[in-house]
This record gives sequence, structure tokens and C-alpha cells, in this order.
Amino acid sequence: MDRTHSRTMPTREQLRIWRDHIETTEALRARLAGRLSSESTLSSGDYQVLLALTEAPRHSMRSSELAALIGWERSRLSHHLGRMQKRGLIRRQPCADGAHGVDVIATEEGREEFRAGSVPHLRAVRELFLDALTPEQLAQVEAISAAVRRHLGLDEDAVGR
Amino acid sequence: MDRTHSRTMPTREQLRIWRDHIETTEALRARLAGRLSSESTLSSGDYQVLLALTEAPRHSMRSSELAALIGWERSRLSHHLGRMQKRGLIRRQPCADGAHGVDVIATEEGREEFRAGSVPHLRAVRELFLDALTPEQLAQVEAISAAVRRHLGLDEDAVGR
DNA sequence: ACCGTCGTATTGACGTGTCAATACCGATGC
DNA sequence: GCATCGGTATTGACACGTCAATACGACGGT
Repeated sequence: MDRTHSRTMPTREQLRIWRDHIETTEALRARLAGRLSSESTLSSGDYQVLLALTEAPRHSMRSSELAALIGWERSRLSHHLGRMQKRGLIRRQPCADGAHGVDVIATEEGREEFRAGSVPHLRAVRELFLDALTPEQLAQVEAISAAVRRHLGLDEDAVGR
Repeated sequence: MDRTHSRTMPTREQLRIWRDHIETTEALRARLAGRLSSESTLSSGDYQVLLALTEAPRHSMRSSELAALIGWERSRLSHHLGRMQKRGLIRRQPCADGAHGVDVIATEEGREEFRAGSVPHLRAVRELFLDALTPEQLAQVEAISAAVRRHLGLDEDAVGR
């Protein structure tokens, strides 16, 4: 590779860009979470879970599949499902089809909350993020994310890459 | 404003870019935090606090100044300082100069940990983030962050803008 | 039948973050 | 002097996340 730059420390300028990037993205995430919970009783995590479940057959999914699909650790999902269950958004029941797993099921109430939160959430993504950028910038965001993901070795598993 | 695009929902493609962006940045943050705590006993939060304090005169700062400088809510800082104090990284003492505040002081141990973590941390920023991008992309990141910050109304207070 | 072991899900301890309520103190008005 | 108000810092309750430890059923070897 012979990269000349990798042995030196970041410059002030580079660090500033890094910090701005992280802080801005964090602020964006927080704003979006705020919008979501002001329009529905859901958090971002609840939304991700319910998004996956409502799109699944019978609004239901194996716990481990769900974790893989949304990219969460198992224990994180387990804790989160506990909280959601307490609020009546989902149910859990021993896996119907033989094996030794757990089926997670979105309740009617959970699906209702999801529907109620969905449109405002998508609108917020547009208003807070997409509207801030030109189409060229959005394409740049895509390329930059891809470069970082590749660099970090995410997306390893995908087949054809 | 008459923006033609603001009344429609995001496309699938736009949503994908959004999610990739958020997830990638989050993964980056997590990786960096992991590197930091594997090289020193510090978390990212500890690092930010100690960075501000070690650069301040007498390694000390009013609690409220500190919160403003690193952009944290007061209560968040208070909780965090409690944890750092328990580990001996900082001390707190009633404000020396008259008024009714609290001085936060980096202990010798805190400064030592900061020094130990600093170089590996900066190296990790380079390796995980800066090395992933071309100079053009880094400039794009800067412009994109600026656009989003402007759009969200951050940076409001700055004088001359 | 018994013992490891692997995969799945949960749990407990703890660090982290937010929000609302509180404690504290100095200044201001009566 | 005393009530009240404003700014400062803390606290408690709770949501969220990670890590390590645990439970427990299925499976393979003996």
C-alpha cells in the first residue's frame, strides 16, 4: 500500500472535520428520535423492531433472525423486547415450528403505533436530512458510507462483492 | 421556499442512503470507543472531558463552562463527573473565585490517563476514518456536515456567520 | 443412559443518556 | 428581614447498550 500519510497524526483540520462529522450525525440522530417520540410513543429502537416485524409474514419472526436483520446484539434485543413487551407492543412465545427458539410477534397495538409513527418519521428524515443536501451531496454521502464500511470490513458476509 | 420535493416521502433509495449513513457512523463511533478503551481505561466521554480540562489553565474549569465547551447537558456532565470522580480522574471543589459554582479539576492520574490514551486515540481516528477517504471525500464530509448543521440551526450563536 | 458442547435466549451488573424535580445560593423588591 | 426569582449543580427515575455469566434444549460420541 505504501501510504505516506498513515504514519503521521491527524492535523488540526482533519480532527475538526472528524469531530464535526460525529457531532452533526449525533445531533441528527437525536433530532430524529425526538420527532419520532413526539408523534408516537415509539423510540427509534421500537421503530426498527416494528418495521421488521410488520413486514414479516404473520407480523412475527424468530428472535435471532430479527437480531440479524436489524444488526443488533442478541442481548440488546432481548432487553429491548422486554421493555416493548411490558408496554404491550410485542408478544413472545416459544417457537411454533418445532425447534428451540422464540417467536416475536407485533401485537395489534404495536402495529397501530407503528402505522401512526411511520409517516411522521419518514417526513422527519426528509425534512431534517434529505432536504439539507443537494442530490450530488447525497450521492457523496452514499459513496463515503460505502468507503468507510469497506474500510472497516463491514459487509464482509455479502456474497458477490 | 416552494420546494417541490418536500411534500413527498423519501424514496427507497434515499432511505437506504440514510440508514447506511447512520449505521456506518454509529459503527465508526463504536469502533473508536473500543480502540480507546482497549488502550487506556478511558471512555470517549472521559476523553472529551479530560481533553478540555488538560488544555485549560490549572487543568481546571467551571462545571458550566465545561458543559458548554463540549456541548453536553448539565445533568449529563454531572452524572459523568460523578463516575470519573469515583475513579479518581477528576476532583470537584466549590468555586475558588467567589461565586457559587464548582471547579472541576483533572487529577494527576486523570492527566496521566489522558496522555496515555491520546496518541492511540488520534491514531485510531486516522486509521479508522481518515485513511478510508480520499482528500476530496474528506472535503465533501466537511461540506456535508456544514450543510446539515446549518439546516438544523446548530451554530446559531456564533457571531459573524 | 451420560457427558460435553453448541446454539439460542435471557439475565445481572454496570456505564451511559435524558427529563423532571430538587437543592442551593446570591440578588432583588417589598 | 424575608419572599421570591434566576442561575448553578445535583439527584432520581428511567430508557438504552455492552459484556460476561447463565439456563436450557438439541445433538453427537461413548
